[in-house]
Amino acid sequence: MQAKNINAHLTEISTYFKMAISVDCVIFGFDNDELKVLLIKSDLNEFTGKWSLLGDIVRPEEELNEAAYRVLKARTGLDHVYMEQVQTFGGVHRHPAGRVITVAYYSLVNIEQNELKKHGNELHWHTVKDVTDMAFDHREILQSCHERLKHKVIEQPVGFNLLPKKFSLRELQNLYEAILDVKLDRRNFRKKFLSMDLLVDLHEEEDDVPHRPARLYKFNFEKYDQRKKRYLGIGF
Amino acid sequence: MQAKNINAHLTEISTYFKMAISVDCVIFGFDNDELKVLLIKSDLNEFTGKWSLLGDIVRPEEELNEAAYRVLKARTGLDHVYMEQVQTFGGVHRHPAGRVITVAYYSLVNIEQNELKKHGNELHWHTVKDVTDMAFDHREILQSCHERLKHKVIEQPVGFNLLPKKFSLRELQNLYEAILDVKLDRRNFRKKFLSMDLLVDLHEEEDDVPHRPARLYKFNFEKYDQRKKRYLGIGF
DNA sequence: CCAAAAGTGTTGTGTCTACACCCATGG
DNA sequence: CCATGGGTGTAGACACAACACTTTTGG
Repeated sequence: MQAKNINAHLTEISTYFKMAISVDCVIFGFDNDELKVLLIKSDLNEFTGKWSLLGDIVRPEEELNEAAYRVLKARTGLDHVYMEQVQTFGGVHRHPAGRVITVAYYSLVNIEQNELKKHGNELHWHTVKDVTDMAFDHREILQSCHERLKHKVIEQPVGFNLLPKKFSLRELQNLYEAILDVKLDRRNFRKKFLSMDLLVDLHEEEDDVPHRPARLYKFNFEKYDQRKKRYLGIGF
Repeated sequence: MQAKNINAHLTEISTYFKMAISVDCVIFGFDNDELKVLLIKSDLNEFTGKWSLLGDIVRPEEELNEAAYRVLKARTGLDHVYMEQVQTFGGVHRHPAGRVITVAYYSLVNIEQNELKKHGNELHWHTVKDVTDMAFDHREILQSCHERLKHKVIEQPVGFNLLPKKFSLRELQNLYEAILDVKLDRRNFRKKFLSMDLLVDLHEEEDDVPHRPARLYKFNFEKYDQRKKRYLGIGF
């Protein structure tokens, strides 16, 4: 903005007091070989029975991502989680209470090490593929975040945030298949990841499985960070 | 947002009346083999002499992209231009007049067929690489949009919006080199684009050049749209 | 010994990179 | 005839896709 002095701005700003800003969090998890999203039952009358993303109004002295982290922490207790801003939705009538423009974030959490703070609210992990109708424009927001995640996950190693620290290659492949909604060739997948030389063989194995146990790995974030990013190519 | 009834929302919204939403447009052009951006001299006292993006407050009954198109049209007279939302910047003190959260868009225009509406304001095309200090957080916004454009241009044929309808392969290569800030091999570049079979040879040639004239092409958008998008690969 | 998933290589196909010379035009 | 950029092909390296059998464990 420019071409106005500050007083003109102040006048203009108070004219537009009917708007509010919110953040909405698409919290992704991975469980049972499926991509999940954490939703809550809406308790607006307009949307009774529908599921809603977790969100809140942005406070006056609060950064946008602070607001998103606050929402996330309030519901999951988690902090220091991977989070990325995706898109802002400003449909004039998207919120029945007035003009509420919302900034959408997605975050990636490990469901297993996660204690939900349910507060009596109905908070549930839903399989992303099965979510149909949602409150507000939240289905559009969810899809938009899922698309962004699909792109991100083939460009950077963010998917590991959805897995436990120790994981098998099978779990990793299932994760990619769930996010991208494709089937991948097992040998080629393993070859690709092992050849990147970023997985650390922990010399441990799965436990309590009714078949041959798989080796467990962890991702070497330090090594990845030190590498020069080569753009114009795919796969990290 | 959820877990509140509408009255609670209304109360909350009026509590936060000090916020305003703006849009800021990063208008890219291509001229003289350089990526350009359209900037205006800021006339806020805090930023005298600094350059600023084109932006404005979002009106109460206006969609975000409508606001962005309005700003664009007011300055360039152009409509029906490629435009994409990039990111929302909500730093608490990013605007001296108060809390102004801004949604950043970039758009791609053809400088040649473009008549600026200068209105006495100082409006100029700047070489992106040479822009240093700007008003507000506009340099960060510019960089963010440039990054997004870099990704976009290797995934989808948006770059053609910066060129005249008829262009030579050299111009196209210069465009990619300017946007990505890399040097590309001429023969490989030509091979790649010609093999996509999306450039239409117009059987015309450049004029008024002091050397052998190049063939002119146009991009076949119809053919591109009809093709199935194959993901997980680069280059359209 | 049976079921279930882990682990493992090769071959063909296509894509990317590197690289040097002749051609057409204007001046 | 000179300067300037236009136009062209090939060979090696690399990445990706397709594909089947043996191994290990628990029950």
